[in-house]
Amino acid sequence: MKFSGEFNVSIDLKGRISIPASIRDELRQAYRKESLVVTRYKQGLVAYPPSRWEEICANVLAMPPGPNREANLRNRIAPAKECSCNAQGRIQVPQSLRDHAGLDKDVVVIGMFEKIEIWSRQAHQRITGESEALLDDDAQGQADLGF
Amino acid sequence: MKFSGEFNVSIDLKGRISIPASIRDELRQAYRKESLVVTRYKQGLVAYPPSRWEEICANVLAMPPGPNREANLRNRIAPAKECSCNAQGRIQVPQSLRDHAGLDKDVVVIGMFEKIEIWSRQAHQRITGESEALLDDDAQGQADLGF
DNA sequence: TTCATAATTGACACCATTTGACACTATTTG
DNA sequence: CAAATAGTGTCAAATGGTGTCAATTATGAA
Repeated sequence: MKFSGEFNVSIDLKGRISIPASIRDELRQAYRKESLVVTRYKQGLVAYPPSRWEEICANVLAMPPGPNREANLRNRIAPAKECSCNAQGRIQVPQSLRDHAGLDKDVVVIGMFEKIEIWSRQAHQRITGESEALLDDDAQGQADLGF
Repeated sequence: MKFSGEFNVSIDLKGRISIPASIRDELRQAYRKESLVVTRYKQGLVAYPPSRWEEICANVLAMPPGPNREANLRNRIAPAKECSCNAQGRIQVPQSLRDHAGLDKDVVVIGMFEKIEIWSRQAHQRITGESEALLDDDAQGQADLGF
């Protein structure tokens, strides 16, 4: 099984994010480690199991020098931090990442198969709104998919 | 382990930049010296452990005479200054370098494996904004990397 | 539905790190 | 030389992070 589900969770007063039990179960069973590598992604954050992150890291480091490699290093690889779940199932995310995503109290955690996304409630509403508009404008595509 | 992480730090009223404890730990453990050679880099600054800087220096000095060697000497080697961390973990960066990077109060320090980048908050936002656009426009490339 | 159990959240004490401040010294400038 | 500016050392306050406990909320079984 892969990560799935959308969860409204909260951040405690020291910046720790609760990770839903179902996601922690998946981490433990499929990846043997209750920890996540968290990094920037658009106006929010993404998180990967550490073993998966290693692969991504290796792929980026193997890229030929150039602006694309630079961009991945600066925006994704460098800011990444491995965060372990504590006894309450919370992870401490670095302040610079919380600032980037505008996280303060109400947070949305989304299981997206191979990865996990983390958004502020506001940013989440904004992006789901935009995504919805995209789908509305493509009725044919939606029908083709079977929706 | 290599340098990593993105940190929002501040400059004191005499121009000293706080270096995050995790970066100082890495300097101490892997390089045996809590000091950094800082120099110009694009619209910001880069810093290397002194031992690493020696190697770079030697490489540049070994270049055949020509505009490229001149440029490296003028823009990178010459302005470089070794800065040691003081008791509070701050480094004093020369004024000419601070001016070059437009550093005044809010600064971003980024661990980038072998090197450390230092940007003003504004310059950093500009750079990451541009980089993010580059990544967004190449969804296929990002997917191929495993993101 | 009701109870038992698990999950999530809020809170606090403690420790580490970062920051602002100030006095003092050195260096530069007129 | 004297004044202004820049840099150094140090202290103490403020902020941020960790571990832990307990209250609250959600979930599932009888």
